[in-house]
Amino acid sequence: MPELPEVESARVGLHQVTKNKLIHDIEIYWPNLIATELSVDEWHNTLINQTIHQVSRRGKYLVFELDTHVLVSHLRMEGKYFYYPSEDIPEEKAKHTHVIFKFKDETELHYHDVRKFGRFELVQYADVDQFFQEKKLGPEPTGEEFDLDAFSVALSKKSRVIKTVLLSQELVVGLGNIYVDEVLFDSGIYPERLANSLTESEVTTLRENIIRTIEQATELGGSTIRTYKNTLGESGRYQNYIQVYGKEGQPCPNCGTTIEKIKVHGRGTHFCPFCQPKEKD
DNA sequence: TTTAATGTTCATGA
DNA sequence: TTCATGAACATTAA
Repeated sequence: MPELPEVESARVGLHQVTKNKLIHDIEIYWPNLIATELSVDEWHNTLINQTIHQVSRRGKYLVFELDTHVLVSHLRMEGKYFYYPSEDIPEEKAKHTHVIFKFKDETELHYHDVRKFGRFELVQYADVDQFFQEKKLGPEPTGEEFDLDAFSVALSKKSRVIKTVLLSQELVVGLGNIYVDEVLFDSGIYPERLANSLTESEVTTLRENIIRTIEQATELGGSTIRTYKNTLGESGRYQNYIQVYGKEGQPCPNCGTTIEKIKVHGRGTHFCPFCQPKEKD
């Protein structure tokens, strides 16, 4: 379920439901999800008897703040969490539930991931900043943190196509394949334009559209496309506002031209050939 | 049977 | 160094 609005929606639910919970036990059914220098046993033993004080987020990474460490969870393509009160725990775990957190109050948090691409890491508090620096994460897509001049300068140094740059999380975090197509459409920018070819006014518009789109989608609980549901089993509502993603063959909402689909950076890419011209005149 | 899917990371070669 | 491409991870569904 993974772009920033969906991760943020998950975070809110997780925070509500796991705050102040003491981890009593963890069942791990697919150890490859645990990406750490620690052995899976050490990872497990470190977490036991720690309390979740807060669930925060950096980019698309969920951060469970424990006593001595933070548990970092990335959902990648299909990861999701389901919370069960003690009276409502399923008799048999779902087929794709790969990690179960059992809390002292007998409630449970199940990590579910059809493709098993998600990852858990464990970081000491002192190393958290360095951990995220190594991931090369850009600023959060908010008006306060996402600086226009810095964005503009960084783009001018990139000779890669703009969609690839935005997906890299290096200049700004949070965009994935859906929202990047939406934001480029809103900005009238062809996805294969080189980043350093954007004009000042295009960069300004692009930044504003990134901030606005992520904010609106977050307020609506993200988008439910394919399978996404948040921790409380709720669907997002932003999919009703999507303009080009998955709309190939349909008319552009602005001009009626047929939306096309191409491949960029190995990802399906949707755009309007009229509103997002390859060459500017 | 083949392909593509809301992501990240690594290897290879230009 | 930078960038493009492809692969890997793994499963499902069209």
